[in-house]
Amino acid sequence: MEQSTKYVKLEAALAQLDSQEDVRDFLVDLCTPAELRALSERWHVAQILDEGEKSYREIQADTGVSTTTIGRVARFLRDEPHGGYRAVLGKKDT
Amino acid sequence: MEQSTKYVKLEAALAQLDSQEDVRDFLVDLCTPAELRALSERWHVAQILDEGEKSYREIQADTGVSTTTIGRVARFLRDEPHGGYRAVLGKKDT
DNA sequence: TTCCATGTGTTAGCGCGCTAATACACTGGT
DNA sequence: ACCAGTGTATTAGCGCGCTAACACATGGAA
Repeated sequence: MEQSTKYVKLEAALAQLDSQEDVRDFLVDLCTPAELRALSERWHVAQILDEGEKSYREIQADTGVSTTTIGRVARFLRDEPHGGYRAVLGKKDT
Repeated sequence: MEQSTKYVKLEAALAQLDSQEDVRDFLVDLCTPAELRALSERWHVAQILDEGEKSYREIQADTGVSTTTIGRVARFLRDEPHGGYRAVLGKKDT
C-alpha cells in the first residue's frame, strides 16, 4: 500500500489505528500528561452530562473537575457545533 | 450491541471511530482550537523529523514551530517511550 | 585551523485552560 | 412567601506549553 500524500493528517493517523492500545500509545507520545488528563476528564464529563442525571456540583464532587469546566463542556454538548460527541455517544446503545 | 461498561475511555472512543471525518468532528468538540493546533503541529513535526532530511532551523522556517518545541518532539521520537509514533509512521510504506 | 551549520540547552515572557470562590437568576417544594 | 438546589457567569490566580533569543559544543568543509 502506497502512501501518496507526503504528510498524514492527525485525524487520518488516528482513524487508521484500530486497537485501543495503539490509540493509547499514540496519544501518550503526542500529548503531555497534563493534556491527556485534561482531554480524558472532558470526555468523562461529557458522558456524565449526556446521561442527564447529575447536577454540576455532583459531577464536581465525583470527578474533581470544576463547575467552570463542566459548564464549558456542557455548552459544547448543547450547541453541538459538529456533532462529534454525538457520533460516539450515540453508539452506546441503540 | 450492548455497552456494558458505564463510561468509554478516550482511547476506546477514538478507536471505534473509523472515518477521518468522525475523528475530526470528535476532536473539534473535545479540544480547543489552540490545543488542536498544537497537537497537529507536533504530529506534523514528528513526521518531518522522521524523514530525517531537514534541520531544526529548516523545519522552523517551514512550519513556524520553534526549535524548542521541535527539540522536544525529537526527544520523544528518539526515546520512543511507548512506540506510539512508530505505530503510525511505520505504516507509511512497505 | 578556521568557520559555519548543526543539535541541544536555557532563560524570559505570553497565552490559555484549569481551579477556587463567589454571585446571580430561576424553579420546585414546603 | 420562603428557601434550597439548580445552571450559569465572573474574577483572580496558577500551571504549563509555546515562542523568541540566546548560548554552547560538535563536526564537516574550506
